[in-house]
Amino acid sequence: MLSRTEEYALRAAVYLARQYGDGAARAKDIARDTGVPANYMSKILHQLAKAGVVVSERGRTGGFRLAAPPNEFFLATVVRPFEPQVERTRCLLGRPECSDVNPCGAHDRWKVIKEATLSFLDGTTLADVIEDSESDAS
Amino acid sequence: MLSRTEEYALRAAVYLARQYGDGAARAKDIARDTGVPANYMSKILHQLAKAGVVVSERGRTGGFRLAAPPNEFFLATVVRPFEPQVERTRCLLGRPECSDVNPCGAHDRWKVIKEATLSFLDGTTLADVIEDSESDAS
DNA sequence: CGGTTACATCACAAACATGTGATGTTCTGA
DNA sequence: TCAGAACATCACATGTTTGTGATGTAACCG
Repeated sequence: MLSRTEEYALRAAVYLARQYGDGAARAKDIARDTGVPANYMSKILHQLAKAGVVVSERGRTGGFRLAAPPNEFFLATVVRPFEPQVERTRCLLGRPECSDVNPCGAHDRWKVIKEATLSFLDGTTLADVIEDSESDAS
Repeated sequence: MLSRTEEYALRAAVYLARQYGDGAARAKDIARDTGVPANYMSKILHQLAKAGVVVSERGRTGGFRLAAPPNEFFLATVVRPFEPQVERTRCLLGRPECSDVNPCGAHDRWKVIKEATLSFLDGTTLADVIEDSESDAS
């Protein structure tokens, strides 16, 4: 459902959300702890920095930190920079036009899934995700 | 959400469901009418034949036809032969274990989407899709 | 029976996603 | 100030998906 790269970005963001306020984390450590190839994670973190989700600091005490508190970032914000360019609005059955007023035979059923996905990404913050997992670990 | 190839398979199956009982359709025509490259569609149809969704007939009057009435095929059956091998059960946050009893922070919210998708694919037949679109065109 | 029409199959190419390795650049702190 | 540690960047390798072209093979029909 999400590409590998999108997943990796999410893992990194959740990782940084978990240790928000605890200083910067090194790319190498994030990569190790999330099970992502180190150099690949570097590139992902760099893109997240360009997108304003994280900030990077160079030098001996450098690393990455979340650019704002976890409750200010929706998952959509984290994932969007890595989405492929294909239009999410393409008709499943290949019709040139397919909308609520002029739907293909699968439109309504398919729409349920698209909307569930959007509501997950646009309605969930990093804080939601780490709270859930922490209430869980207690 | 679905790969391109899975979509193409669905388009072909829906196309053949629409003209079920009207004889075989040629691969070239299916490709043209669904907007899929002809040779690529050929391979997809061949795999659908191997999966038992369609039957092929060679020779001058040959082509493809659905192997049974449209109401006997769920979309899952059409799409499954083309699904990538990646495990659908992988944890979104990369945890080694992630289940209902030991969930990651995103598990429950993510599960909603996975189940909506499964219920769409496993609960919708080709007949459902073409009926919808025909009641619509009337 | 032979040619045409269709599917079947093989070989390959382009595009993209994913991953690896090496090198440059900036900052910190002794 | 300078060496080391960290991010930044470049170049490239690999694998998969998607797409193209050519050729083989079976069936129909005149």
